[in-house]
Parts: sequence; structure tokens; C-alpha cells
Amino acid sequence: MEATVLHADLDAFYASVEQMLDPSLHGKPMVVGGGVVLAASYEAKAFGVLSGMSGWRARQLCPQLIFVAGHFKEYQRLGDAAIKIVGDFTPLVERVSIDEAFADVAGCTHLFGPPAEIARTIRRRVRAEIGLPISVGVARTKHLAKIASQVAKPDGLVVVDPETELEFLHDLPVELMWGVGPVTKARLAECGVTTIGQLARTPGWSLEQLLGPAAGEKLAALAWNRDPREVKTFRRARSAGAQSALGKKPAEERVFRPALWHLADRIGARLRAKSLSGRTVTVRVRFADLRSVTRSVTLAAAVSATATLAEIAEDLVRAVLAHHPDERKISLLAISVSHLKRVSEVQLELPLGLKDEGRRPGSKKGMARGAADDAVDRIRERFGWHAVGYGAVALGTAHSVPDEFRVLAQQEL
DNA sequence: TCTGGGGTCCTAGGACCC
DNA sequence: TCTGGGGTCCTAGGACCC
Repeated sequence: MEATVLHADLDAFYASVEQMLDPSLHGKPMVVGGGVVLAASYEAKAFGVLSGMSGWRARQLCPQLIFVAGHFKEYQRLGDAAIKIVGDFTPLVERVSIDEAFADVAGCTHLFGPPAEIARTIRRRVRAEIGLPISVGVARTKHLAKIASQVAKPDGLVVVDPETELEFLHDLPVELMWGVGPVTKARLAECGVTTIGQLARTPGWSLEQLLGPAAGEKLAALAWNRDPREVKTFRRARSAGAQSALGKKPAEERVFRPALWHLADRIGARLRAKSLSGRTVTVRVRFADLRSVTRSVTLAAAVSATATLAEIAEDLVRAVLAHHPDERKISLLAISVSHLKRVSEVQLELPLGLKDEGRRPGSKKGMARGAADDAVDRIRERFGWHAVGYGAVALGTAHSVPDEFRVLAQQEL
């Protein structure tokens, strides 16, 4: 079996874009973000600065650290352009995020040469046409290609020969594996397992006892490079959500109501734009001490109307607060909608079982809500998001990130 | 003057049905 | 009436990924 799976991953993407746009940032420790680090340059990573870290902590680690606000529209444009170059070789491209994609070139080697040659061309073209460094891994499976691109970073290429792939894989640390985070790494370390080779030689029953049946079986397979996943050009979304950090706000109606309407508005608009609706609504309330609680409900009929989502979320948050009467401050609110269906499928169902008439898609009030959403959606199409809506919301802005960043973080539904 | 925002998948217990 | 087993769905929480 030949190694035809490529994993292409732009290096320190946001930070590299900023260094390209402003050459004075070149070679310097810098991050994109403010209150929170969204991306760090390699120079910043050398100080231990990581994405997701608070800006305050990052500055402690690296006092001369430069903070840049970010050019989010450019990230979208340049990320698209880089992935498009991969797509010039094969239609079999699976985009994982803004800066990362898998491709299977098995069907196009007769046109462009062996996979390693294609990978070299991709790297050369991304550098020449876009101006950014990109690392590529080539292997027999997605998992190994991804590991290879991580090993290749920064700005490198690693091709894993199937003949010697296990020798390559087994020397590497377990945390390079997909699905091994801090908790699993620590659990494995307690049993003396720190390399993928040691993991591969650990008996299956032992792994399952340690990590549960699903995770144990998966990791065991990946440690022998048995990865069943194929490169898929399309993956349908299973949920859509939105969240907002609030700082520390009183757990009161006047705080959570407008915030929930704002979140419901964003989710509802996204769902409707893709003709989707969902049966399960989940809210998450994070308290001041950062502990968080979730509460969900599954409806008989799928919904996407902003007012319906907002009212259900309000009920759920009230229930959460009623169960935690001692918590007086909340630091984050989130809504997520899952059990998604296409609207064409939804309309075939009889929407029975909802007590509140307004929440029933087919009812008079439900129809009115649909019409109101349609109107809002159309106005926004013409005049932009902020032309209308349930905005004017006094959301805590101190900890929030720019709207453009939210859009980048969203995946295709 | 600590910790953003958008996702996926798994687990475990309970309800409910056959 | 009681006991048992299997399957599915729902809920809440958690690990992990970018």
C-alpha cells in the first residue's frame, strides 16, 4: 500500500500572516489577541506562550511580547487561497479548519508525479504565491500524515515510507497522537507509557480499563497505524452553537435574557441560512469560579426560530439557576442546538407535543415567528448583520473577541 | 488584576419498550 | 405477579481538537 495521504498545515497561521503583512514583526515574539492569545509566533512559543492562554499570563512569560489585534478578513482569504492550491491537484480535499487540510492524491499521481513530489510543489507554491510557510506530512493514513506534518514543523516536509512507518511512529511521544490530551497523557504516564511504541505494546484490556472501551480500542489501533478514516470532502454538521464570556455578571434576568437572545439570534440565522433546524437545545452556564453546568431539552419537533430558541434557552437557564441558588455571578453563557435536520425533512413531521403554541412551527404564532425571521434574514442579506436584530445588547465586552473571529471559528454547517 | 469561541465524540445512569 | 435481558433514547458531564 502506497503513502498517498497528505496533511498540509500552515505554520502558526495568524501570527505568520501578521509577520508577512508587517515585516517589522519578523523574527520577534508576537501574538494575535489581547485578553486571550489566539495565536503565537514561533518566537513567542519559545517562551512557552500558547494559544488559549490569557494575555496577562503570556506577558509574564515574555515581557517583550508584542500584541497585534489581527486581520481576520485576511486570514480567511489567505487560508482559502492555500487550500485552493492543494485542490489544484485533487478534488479529494478535506478541509479541517481555516489553516489545515487532508488530501488523498492516489488518483492523480499519473498527472503530477509521486505524492512526495506533489507535496514539494504545494509547499513551493504556497510560499511563492501566498508568502506563507506550510508544513506537509505524507503517509499511508490520515493519522500518520497528521503526525508527520507536526514533526515537519516549522516549514518542513516529512514523507513516511510505509515500509518503515512503525519504526517512525513508535519512537514518538504519545501526546502527538490524535485524541491524547493532557488527561490521557497523564493517565498513560502513570503506567509508564510515554511513547507510542510503549502504547502499542500495552495489552488491549489494560488500555480499555484505563481509558474506556472506545478510547482504548481507538488508540490501540492508531498506535499500529490502523486508521480506518478516509479523506472525506464533506462532513455534515451535528450541532451549531454560540457562546459569550461575560466577565462576572449578576445571575439575573436583566443580564441573561438579552445575552441569550443575542446568542439565539446568531445561531438561528446560521441554521436558517442552511435550511437546518434542531431538536435538542443545550445551555451552558459558567459561574464566577469557572465551574460550569449544562442543561438540555429534546423537543418533539426541530426548531430554528430565534424567538423559540431564546425562550427555551431562558427556561433552561432559569432551571440551572434555581438549582444553584448560591451562585450569584455568571461568567459565560452558551447555547447549542443539536440533532440537526434539513428543513425539508422537518416539514414532513407532524409537530405535536410542544405545549407552548408559539414554539410549534406549524402554529399561527410559530408561522409569525418564521415570517419575522425571514424578514430579519433578508434585511441582513442586503444591509449587513448589524442593520437589524436583537442587538443593542449590553454584553460584557471586556473579555469578548471580535465578531470576525467568531466567523472564522465557525465551521460549515 | 487568570482562562475565547466553535466544534466532535464518549460515558454512565435512568426511563422506557419489547 | 415477579424476574431477566436487550435495545434505544435522553441527560449531564468531560476530554479533546482547531
